[in-house]
Amino acid sequence: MLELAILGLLQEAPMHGYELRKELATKLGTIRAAISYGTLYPTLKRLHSAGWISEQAPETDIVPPMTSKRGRIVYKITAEGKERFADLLAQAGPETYDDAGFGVHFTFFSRTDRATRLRILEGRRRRIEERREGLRDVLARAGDRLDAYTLELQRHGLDACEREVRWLEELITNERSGRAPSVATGGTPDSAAEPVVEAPPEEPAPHQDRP
Amino acid sequence: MLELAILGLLQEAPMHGYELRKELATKLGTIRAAISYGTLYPTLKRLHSAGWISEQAPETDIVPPMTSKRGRIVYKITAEGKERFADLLAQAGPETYDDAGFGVHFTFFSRTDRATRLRILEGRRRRIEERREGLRDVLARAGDRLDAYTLELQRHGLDACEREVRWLEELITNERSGRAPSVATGGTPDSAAEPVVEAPPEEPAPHQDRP
DNA sequence: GTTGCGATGTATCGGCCCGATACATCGCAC
DNA sequence: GTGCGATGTATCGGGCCGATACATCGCAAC
Repeated sequence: MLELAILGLLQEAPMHGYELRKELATKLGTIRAAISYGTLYPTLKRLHSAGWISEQAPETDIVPPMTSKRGRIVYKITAEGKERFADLLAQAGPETYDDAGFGVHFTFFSRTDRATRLRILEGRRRRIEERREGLRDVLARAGDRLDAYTLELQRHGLDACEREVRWLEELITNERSGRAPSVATGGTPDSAAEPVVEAPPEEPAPHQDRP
Repeated sequence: MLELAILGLLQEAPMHGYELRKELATKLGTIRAAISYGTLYPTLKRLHSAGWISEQAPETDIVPPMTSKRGRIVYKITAEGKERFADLLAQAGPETYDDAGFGVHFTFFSRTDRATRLRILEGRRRRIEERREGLRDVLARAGDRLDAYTLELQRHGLDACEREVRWLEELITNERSGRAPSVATGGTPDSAAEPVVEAPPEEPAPHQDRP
């Protein structure tokens, strides 16, 4: 998952590790607070040795525009890396539907074709619906076996599931009708209107036969 | 985190691995769908070699009440394990406030003293508030730099944060006033009333000086 | 009657990711 | 001039996951 995220960010601009982490934090703030360096640097090495990205240790290659920084390593995506990114974006496995995977994929939806967007949205919905059904079952069948706190946790979880399903429904409807993600939030009264319209109709859903 | 969960469940009754996993799934269904065996069995071994639990491979020790099952290993908590459980329950580190850690702790709140409950609830609230502020900052400061999808994800995440903070507020209020977790959900119109009253006042918050 | 499938049950392996930790430099305030 | 916070790269042990393997039991289809 991190691999996809890194490739996606480096597609926008070359960066060094620290910068990458910050960018990752703001873009994926919903998913995870901040990526650990203990994850980031090994992953960068992996991507480098796989040939998806190139390292470049600069020694005053350009006269530093801001300040003369220390030996930072700037990572840049390669042509193979771009292919890899496109592959990862298009194919959706089970890990695409968990919290982290879905979040990363969603972040790059503006670079994803509509058929894939719909596939992922629906896969995620299915996943959440399953969790929701599981919680409903527990509440209905084993509810009296559980203590008040556990019960309250389940209720809160169920509520979150229902809310996310509704959110996904709206997004799916919007996708089908060729609109960009608006979603009349209702949660934050301000900044809710904004009649966002972009994303041209694109080809009308090429009927994905086999994921 | 799994350690705490396992110890907690085994405190209720001895179990074998498969059963433990199912119980874990229903109790922690909100947190994670199901624990992996690749995690469960190594953890059980670890707990065993640490002396917190005892393994017991039965060979028709009792004439099987249901059917003669195969060689299952029944795990049972030891006296040291109970101490360990109490320790883990009472002490709250940073990992207590992430999704998984909080969920597990919350599940055992009925076996946690009120001061600790409040401490954990407030720690969790603080954590979520920080995430919320981060999201607000991004939305306010870098909002125009992000595409419509990323923005929508942030908005949804912010909404979830605000909702959880409100939930926590209610729980904290209830704790302070000595009521059990009721929380007028509003999400599920049924099963919302139930004037749950239990949990006697307990000692009035012993003023935790150092976590 | 056997064949085969789904639930029960234990176990390992490679790999991702995390938190803790270490170490070095830069700019700035005190 | 000194220390402190932000910037920056890197490693290590360990928790947890998914995939995989293997074995038994009960039941139903054939």
